Amino acid sequence: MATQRRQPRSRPETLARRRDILDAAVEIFGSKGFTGGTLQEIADQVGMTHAGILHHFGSKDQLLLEVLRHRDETDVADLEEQHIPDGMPLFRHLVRTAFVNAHRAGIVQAYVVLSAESVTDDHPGRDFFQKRYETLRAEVAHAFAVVCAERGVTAPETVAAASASILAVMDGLQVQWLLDPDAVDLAAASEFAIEAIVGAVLSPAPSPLS
Amino acid sequence: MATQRRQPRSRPETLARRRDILDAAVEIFGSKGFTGGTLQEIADQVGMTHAGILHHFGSKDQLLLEVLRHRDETDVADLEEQHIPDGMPLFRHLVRTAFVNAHRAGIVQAYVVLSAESVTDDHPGRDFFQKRYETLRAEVAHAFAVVCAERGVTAPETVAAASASILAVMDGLQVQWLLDPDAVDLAAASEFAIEAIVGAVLSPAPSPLS
DNA sequence: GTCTATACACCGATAGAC
DNA sequence: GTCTATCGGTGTATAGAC
Repeated sequence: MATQRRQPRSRPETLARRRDILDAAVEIFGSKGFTGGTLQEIADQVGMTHAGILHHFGSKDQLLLEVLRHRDETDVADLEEQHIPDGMPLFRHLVRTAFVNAHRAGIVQAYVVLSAESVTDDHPGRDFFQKRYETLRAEVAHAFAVVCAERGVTAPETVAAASASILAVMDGLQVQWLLDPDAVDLAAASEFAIEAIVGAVLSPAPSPLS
Repeated sequence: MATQRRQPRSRPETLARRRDILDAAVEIFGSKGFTGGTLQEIADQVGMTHAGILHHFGSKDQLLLEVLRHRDETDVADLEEQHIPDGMPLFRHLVRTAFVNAHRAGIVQAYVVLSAESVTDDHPGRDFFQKRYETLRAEVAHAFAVVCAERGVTAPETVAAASASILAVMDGLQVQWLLDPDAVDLAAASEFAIEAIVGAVLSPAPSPLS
């Protein structure tokens, strides 16, 4: 269901060309957004005309969808194909991801710009990001369930809020970090927030706000 | 320094017209983004031609800057002009804001789209958002300092990370909520995360990840 | 202060040569 | 598979009438 058509792609040389285009598109869409980036800019970067891009991908919308799918495959390859961490290792993996991201501003920016842009009306990437977050929330929630089971406690009803919050804080910190890298320590802040949220689920404290 | 020119604005009728345009621009930029939204759409909504908009604001970039400034004044009026909450009341105010936002999807979407779009190259709103986050982080950090002083403890070095994280989790939850309002409870999750982070600063627990 | 008209540039997409 | 040429549409901004 995830990979519908794969073999009808012909020559291996063509596949390499497509990958070049996808890499260029990530860079352009990341620095200008999907609406702001143009096929002309992507074509220039890969040494083609914009007509060549359309020959390979049909339309600008379709190119975006393949960019998002490509990023997911490449980025999650070491996670999906090896094996998905679960339980406490998943939270450690998320922290490690934040540390890695602190050295990949380009990739982070593409993700931040495109995910936020996707909430606009009729954005071609909307469905992708909605499903992506749904999947990620479920994975984090499952990790919480595993950890709670290990400790012999039933998972509290705060798991749903905590799962969304962990993804949210990682995304939100990326925005602040991209705007002002010197003012925000992406890795340290992500680690602190994730530990705080995980801790709040495992040992609920009385609300400090009341 | 914040309000450079204010009196050279002539008739009161003109000022009302400008406000109409600003309101329309918030809606269009919110639903289509700054790059995607057009002066034509804004003009249609307010019953003018796009030339009329440019007469009032000079350029599209300038219009965006005045939209952001206008939103800040309107939204923070009840907070800035009355008095800025500090200490624990500030955190309660942030939670209350999340509850209010859950009924203002349009405003939230404009903020989410424009803030993320502002990290793109040469975006006219970049400086605004960079300074905005800088100010907000300082206000939250000050509230932490006040609360710590009230309890007779010196503010820990986790305050910087916690301040950025609180703003980040609120922003990130808005994205997930806009993409899938039924799957994410914006108010409840924001409250949970803020309490978790505040709690982690006030009573540091050993890292659950180690 | 708002309009019409227009200048000027650019975009995405298609058609057809090579 | 890539190019040139082009179409149709749209964008911001300016000039000048009213």
